[in-house]
Amino acid sequence: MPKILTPNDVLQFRQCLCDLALKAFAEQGVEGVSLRGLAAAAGCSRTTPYRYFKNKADILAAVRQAQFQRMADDTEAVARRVPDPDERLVALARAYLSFALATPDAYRVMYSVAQHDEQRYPELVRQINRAQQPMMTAVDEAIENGSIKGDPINIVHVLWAGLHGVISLHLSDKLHMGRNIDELAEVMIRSLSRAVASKPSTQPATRRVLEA
Amino acid sequence: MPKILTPNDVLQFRQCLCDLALKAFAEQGVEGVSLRGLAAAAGCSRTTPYRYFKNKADILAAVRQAQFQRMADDTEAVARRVPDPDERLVALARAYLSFALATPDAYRVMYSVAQHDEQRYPELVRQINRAQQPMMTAVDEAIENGSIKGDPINIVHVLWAGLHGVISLHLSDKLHMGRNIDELAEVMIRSLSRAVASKPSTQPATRRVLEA
DNA sequence: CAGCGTCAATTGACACCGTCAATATACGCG
DNA sequence: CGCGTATATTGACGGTGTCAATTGACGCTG
Repeated sequence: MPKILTPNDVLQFRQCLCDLALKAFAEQGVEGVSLRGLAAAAGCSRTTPYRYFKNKADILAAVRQAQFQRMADDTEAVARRVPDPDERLVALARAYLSFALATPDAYRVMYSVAQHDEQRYPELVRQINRAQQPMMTAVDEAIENGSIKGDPINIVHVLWAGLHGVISLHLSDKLHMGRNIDELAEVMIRSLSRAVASKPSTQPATRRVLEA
Repeated sequence: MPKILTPNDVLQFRQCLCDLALKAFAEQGVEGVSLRGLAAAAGCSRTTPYRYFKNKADILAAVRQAQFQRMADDTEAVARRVPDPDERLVALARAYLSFALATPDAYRVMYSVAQHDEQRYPELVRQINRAQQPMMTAVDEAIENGSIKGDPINIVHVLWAGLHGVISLHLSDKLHMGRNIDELAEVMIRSLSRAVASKPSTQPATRRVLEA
């Protein structure tokens, strides 16, 4: 234990605690993540985490921020990779779904942990906004493109809500099991894409999917 | 305190505790509902609730069940009131939204309280199923009607997920404030209705709404 | 090199919490 | 009246978040 903590040490221990917290959350839910448990898992004493986080809510916020940051990195990478706005919109939607299905506990801690004073964590809200920025600009460009039409914020919200609804119900086992979540999400994506399209799509995709 | 509790007494006290629990949840979130607190609010001793509920999870399940039951009553009433399947579908969607906006804390306790062993409360799952049954039969009838086309379960899930997504994001303040949630939900409803329609709707509603 | 100051870590303590066992209480019935 | 039983209360245990007080270790200064 060096006397003075380098900023690197601080970040390292914070991230260690965040990782342990996410693991505990994944295994036992939000009730199962306790400061004392984290401290024990980290091999330190009970109150040592208080040097690195103000309180428990602070840790949860850090965990959620890290996951939103990871999602933002993902979506920005997709945005960089796909130049065409229309294709990019669908690619972003699929990436969103992939993120949730690949790391469901991350998605859960991001969206289903009630953090009433979320606004008091500016870095967290920054990452939240960053995560949805690529979709925002894709919609803007697609509107400029003339391929979709309407209020951009409304469109982003509807697309986002549609995806979130499918994922959220799926992750809380509200959809009758045995159902293919990918198919459902695909139906949602195509339905909403079609709804915001300014011209009828070249192929009658929606009807085909719904008949499947 | 009579020696023998009539079933009426039991139900009455159970409901009293459930009401207090919902109030505590509304005011302080799920962390703020404690058996000891409920007992104090009810004017009894700490362990008296254990005569009426097995444990804390049992109380939460009862609260959620009561709210799902209320929602089921609402949707069944709507279903009874609107005979035409197409109109009924839209009416059910609007009723779902109204329920969530009128009693947001009820909606929160129903959907955002993680109850991993939900299946172990058969009466709870019964009410959950009952709440979505009217939409299910409306879709079935609309398909028989020929007005919509596709796999009924897929359609119900997509409609439900779309509504849930809008409401869920709204209730957790993820949508940029100042936005009109009703308008957003209306966009979602029309977009999805249009997507599952077997024929183009008579009026170009979608485009008009999105331009607003 | 000694000692001091300061930062880091630990321990103690308090007020909660869920839950069970043991106890007390009050009522109906014989 | 008194007994039995259904009901309510109290006690107790382990756990939690959080703060205050204490201990510990290291770098700098004399």
